[in-house]
Amino acid sequence: MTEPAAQPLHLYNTLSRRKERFEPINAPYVGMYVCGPTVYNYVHLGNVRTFLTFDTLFRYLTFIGYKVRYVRNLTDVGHLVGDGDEGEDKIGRMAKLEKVEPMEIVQRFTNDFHTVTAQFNMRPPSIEPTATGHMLEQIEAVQELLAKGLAYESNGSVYFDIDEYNKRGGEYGKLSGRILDDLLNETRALDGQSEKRSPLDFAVWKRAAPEHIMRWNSPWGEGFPGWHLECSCMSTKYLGKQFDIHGGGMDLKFPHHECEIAQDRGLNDREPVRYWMHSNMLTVNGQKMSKSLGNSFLPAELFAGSHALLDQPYSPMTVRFFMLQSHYRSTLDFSNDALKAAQKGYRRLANGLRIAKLLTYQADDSVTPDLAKQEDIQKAVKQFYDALNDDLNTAVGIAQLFTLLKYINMLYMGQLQVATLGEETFTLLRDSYLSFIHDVLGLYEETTTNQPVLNGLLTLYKEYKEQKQYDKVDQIRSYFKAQGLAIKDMKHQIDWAYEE
RNA sequence: GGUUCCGUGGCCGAGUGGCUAGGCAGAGCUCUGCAAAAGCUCGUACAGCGGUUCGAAUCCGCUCGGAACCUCCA
Repeated sequence: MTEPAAQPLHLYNTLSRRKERFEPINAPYVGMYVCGPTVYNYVHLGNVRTFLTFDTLFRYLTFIGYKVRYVRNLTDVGHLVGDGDEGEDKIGRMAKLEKVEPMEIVQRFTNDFHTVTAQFNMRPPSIEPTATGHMLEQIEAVQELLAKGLAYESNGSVYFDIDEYNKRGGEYGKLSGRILDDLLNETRALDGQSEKRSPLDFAVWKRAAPEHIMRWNSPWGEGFPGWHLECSCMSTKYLGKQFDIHGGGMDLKFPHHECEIAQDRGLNDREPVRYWMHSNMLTVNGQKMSKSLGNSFLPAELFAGSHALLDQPYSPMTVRFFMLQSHYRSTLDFSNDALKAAQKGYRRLANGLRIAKLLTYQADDSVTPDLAKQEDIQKAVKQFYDALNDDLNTAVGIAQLFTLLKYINMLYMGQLQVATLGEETFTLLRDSYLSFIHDVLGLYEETTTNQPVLNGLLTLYKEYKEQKQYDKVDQIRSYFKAQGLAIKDMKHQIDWAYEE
C-alpha cells in the first residue's frame, strides 16, 4: 500500500476523450458510481465484464490508499422493453409471464447477481441502492425539474425538455458525441410521440397504463419513474452534486448517461461527474454478446461447461484472469482457445501464490548479491504500478507478474539462492506478488486441497522412490493427476502444484 | 445514412514515431528412472496502397475488412 499522491493515476475520461490525471475532489475520499444491472433476468458474461472492470478500479483505488465510496445501483423499476419511452416495464413483464409479484422477480435476480459477483470475487459496493427504494427522491426531482421549467407534463407523464435545457447552456450529446440535428433527423416516428414536444425529450415520469402493475402515486397520477432518473437521484444522494467517477458499459453512453447528465445539470446546476468511464463489450465471434443475439451465456453455464459454444467448463478465476488480460476499453473476443490459454496462465499464477507464501528469507554471507536480478524485480514492481496508473492497464500489469513469478519459481526450485536478492528485494518480490494478485486483481487460489492427506501421499511417494518402486511412484502420480494436481519432483524437495 | 472504434506473429492480447509486452501453443536444452514442474534458448507480427519523417506497425490520406452506438442492452 502506498500513498495516493505517490501513484499518479491517469484515467481515460469519455467526456474529454483523453487520459487525464486523476485528482479526487476531496482526497483521499473518492466517490464512484456505477450503473448496475436491471434485475429482470440472469446476468450474462458480457455484463460481468463491466462490473469486473469497476471492481478492479475499486480495488486499485483502495490499494493505493484512497477511501472509496462505491455506489452501484440495482434497477428494479422503470426500465422498459423496446423503444425508450414506450413499451412494458422489463420487470413487470417477467412478473406477468411468471404470474408472480414483481418483487419476486427482483429478489430472484438480485440474488443471482450477488451470487455471480461473489463467484468472481468482486467486492460488494459500499452502497447498493434500488430505484424503488428512492421513489420519493425521484418524485421530488421531477417536481423540481417542472418548477425550473426543464420538464413539462403531458397526459400524466412528465418529459425532460431538451430544447429548453440546451437554451440554458446544456450540451445534450456531448458525452456520446451526438449532434442534435443528426439525432433529430434520424429519430424514428414512435407511437405516442405526440405527447412529447420533441422526439429527443425523454420521460422522467411515466403515466401507468391500466395494465401496468408497477405503479406509484404521484402529483401527476399513478405512474412510475423514467429509467434515467434513478441514477441521477441516487448518485446525488450518496455522492453529492458533483462526484469523481461514473462508470458503466459503453452501450449506456447514449442515451442513458447523456440523459443522466442533463437531469443532473438541470437539478444541480453543475457538471455532475469529473471522470466518465466506459468499459467495452465482450464479443463472441466478433459480435457483441447480448441476449437478443442469442450468443450470450450465463456464468453458471460457463462454470459447468453446459453451453453449445463451450468445449469445457471454465472456473471463475480463469474467466477473471481472461478478462483482466485485455484492456477494459478494448473489445474482448470470447473463444474456447483463449479461455484455455487463460486457464493455464491463471494456474501458473496460482501455483506462484501458493509457493510465495512458503518462501522465507535466509541470510547467507557467502552468497554474492545479484544486482541485475534485484533491479529486474524492482523494475517489474514499478512497472506494475505504472501499468495500472495508465488507465488501469491490467494486461501490462499481468505481464509484470509473470516476471515476478519467474523469480519466485527459481527460488522455490532451488535454482536461485534467496540471499542473492537481499532481504529487501526478496520481501518486495514476495509481498508485491501476493498483494498485486490478491488485492488488486482479485484473483485467488481456487482449488481446495486436503493438505495433510497430500503430504502423507508425498511422503509415501518419496519412500517408494528411494526404494525404486517406480510402479507405485507412477500410481501416486496418476492419483494426483486425476485430482488436477501435479507432483513437483525437485532436487531438494518434493511438493505438488495445480496442474496446468 | 450519421457518429465512433478496430484490423498485431499458429491462437489470445498489450503497446504505439527509434528501446523484449505478456500468456497459450510449437522447437531445442538443463534436470529426471521416465515424466511432470521449473529455468534457459529459439521462431515468424503489426490488413493493403500511397504520403510525412533521418526513421512508422505507431502520424496523415485512400482502399479493403470487421465492430459498437444512433432503439432495450454492461
